[in-house]
Amino acid sequence: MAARAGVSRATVSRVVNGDAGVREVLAEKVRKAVDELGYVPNRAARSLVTRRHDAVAVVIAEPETRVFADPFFALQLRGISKELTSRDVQLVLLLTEGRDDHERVGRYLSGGHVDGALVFSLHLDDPLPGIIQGAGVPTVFGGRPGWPEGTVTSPYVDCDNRGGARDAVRHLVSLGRTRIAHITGELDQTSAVDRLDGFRDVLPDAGERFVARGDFTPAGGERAMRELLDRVPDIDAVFAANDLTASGALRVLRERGRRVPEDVAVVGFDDMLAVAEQVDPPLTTVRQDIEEMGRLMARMLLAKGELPAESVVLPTKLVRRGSA
Amino acid sequence: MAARAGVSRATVSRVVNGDAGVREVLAEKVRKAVDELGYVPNRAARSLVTRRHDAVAVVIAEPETRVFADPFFALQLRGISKELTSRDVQLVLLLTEGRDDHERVGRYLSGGHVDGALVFSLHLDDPLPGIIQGAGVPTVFGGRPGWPEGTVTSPYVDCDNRGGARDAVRHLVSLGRTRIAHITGELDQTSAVDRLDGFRDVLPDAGERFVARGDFTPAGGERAMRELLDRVPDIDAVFAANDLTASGALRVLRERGRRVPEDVAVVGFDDMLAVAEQVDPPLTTVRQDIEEMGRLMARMLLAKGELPAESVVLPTKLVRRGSA
DNA sequence: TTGAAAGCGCTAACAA
DNA sequence: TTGTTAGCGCTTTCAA
Repeated sequence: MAARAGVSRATVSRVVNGDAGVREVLAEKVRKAVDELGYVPNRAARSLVTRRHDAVAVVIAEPETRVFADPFFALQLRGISKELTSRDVQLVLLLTEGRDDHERVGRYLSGGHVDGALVFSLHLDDPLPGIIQGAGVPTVFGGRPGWPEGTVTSPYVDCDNRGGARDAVRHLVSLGRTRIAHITGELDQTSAVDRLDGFRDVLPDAGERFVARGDFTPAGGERAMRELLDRVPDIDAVFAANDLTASGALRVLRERGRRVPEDVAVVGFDDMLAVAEQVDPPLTTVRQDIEEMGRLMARMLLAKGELPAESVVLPTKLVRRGSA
Repeated sequence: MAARAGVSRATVSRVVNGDAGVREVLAEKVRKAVDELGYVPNRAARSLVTRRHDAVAVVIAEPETRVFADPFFALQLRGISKELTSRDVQLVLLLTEGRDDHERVGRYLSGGHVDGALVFSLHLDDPLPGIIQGAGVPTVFGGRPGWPEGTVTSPYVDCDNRGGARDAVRHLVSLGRTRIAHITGELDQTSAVDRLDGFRDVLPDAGERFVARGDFTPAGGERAMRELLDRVPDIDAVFAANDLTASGALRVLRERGRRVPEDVAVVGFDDMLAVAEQVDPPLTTVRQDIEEMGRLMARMLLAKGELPAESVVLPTKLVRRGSA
């Protein structure tokens, strides 16, 4: 390679890495040789000396397959992938299967095989965040970890779940609705808790019977909607914890002969287009830019050290469609 | 490390890699030192000399987010992840976004950063398989690639889509059904084509009006079911290309007042438990062991060279529940 | 059975 | 601005 370009290996290295201080004539020669030989630097050799890996672990801690199947993850992963790709950083995927795996992941991260970790840990009692903190790897969490404020020092990226929920409920209020219910998400996840809190912020006096527990799935939405209709037959609005839940609720409302939005107005959360635009009527919902959250996580991780990384909470936006 | 155990680096290396020919006394000393020091071998240094990477790329070529969100992928990825983890091989995830990315992936794979690739390319006209063949990396495909027989030399792992479909339709026939329809999957994927072929194997005389095009989604299933009922009101059975499609079909059947299975029997495909067991009535469906397919892909890839790797088609099994 | 020594391909410090 | 050199941490001959 160096021979082909008629320069030293050091110069090749400088050109390949875009270091300044190489005469354009030489640089051009090197680039030509690179092209001709299809030269690709050996990551291992580079890593050995730079002590960087140009690799980031994405840890998805989820015993249940269902969650991985949530379009939510897919989108976030897309965002991460795009950002990493553009910086030529490898995405090493770590899926965990129950508690035993946590230790394994901890070991892996401590092992110094990656430059950092992007961690999705959905459940409030998950020990993984703690283990990862202990591993001493730069980490950014996806979604606010369910730990007491201050315990976790790594930053997270989340959307304003509580504020978004408030917007949704306020919108229903502004429509003149007075018997507004909420179908929660899986309440061992902070996003579900935060959305419930937002609901309560606006309607502190809503009774318990206006809140039904869901689990972020359409089936959960159906179940909860039935409960609500049984408990409060004259309900006139529902704020669902996410779009999938809302889609289930819509189905039950139709089945029970309630018109949407005339009889019951429905608002979702996420603005998952594949759901929100497909249901009938199209869903009024709270949009969060999921892919951007993924991107941002990657950017923060790779920028760490340069900037003291604070957690970021992205704004949401109410998107009006037919359902409310 | 070597100092701590009082042996040479060479001996440490032998113990860590499980090479034979080290006295147990020494081996024990080394293991003790490893534990105490929390020693983890440096992958880069190892890779530099062994010219292996202990890393495998998983390439998911899918412009649409939807497909990644399919539980199908999640399960297969789980299987892959388990197998790789147990062998201490890294899973490097490569997501592609449209055609431009294909070249990038090709370059990456040619670059010799991984020991092999597991590739999911869903669409018949996808250029990616060709590019990957050219990259000269050991590859195993997930699902039969939509290329003329013999063009692609890398093996694939798939389930017996055609045979499974035949079983499903034969089951409906054995139930005495005579007006059996099929809702297809996305027909630019081989799995959808094969299942349609299986349907036609058993019912070569079924007219075109008994076949409605779906796309593997519940919404597609609903649409197709409506079409079918409009075209053939006295239909008495439906074989849906997958469980999600079947769930959509069930919804429409209920909406139109058809009883399942009394009026219309329904069979799905996949045995996605989250769907098949949840719908009402529970779905009779064709089971494929998706996670095992993922496992097998990884195993084949890592065994290549040792065995001449032939493609593997796993058997399916009809699972009877309430819908047929 | 063990150790000494070479060297994998690269970058970074230093010298020219 | 460029080249020379040392060395990253491991495995793998080869010799003892």
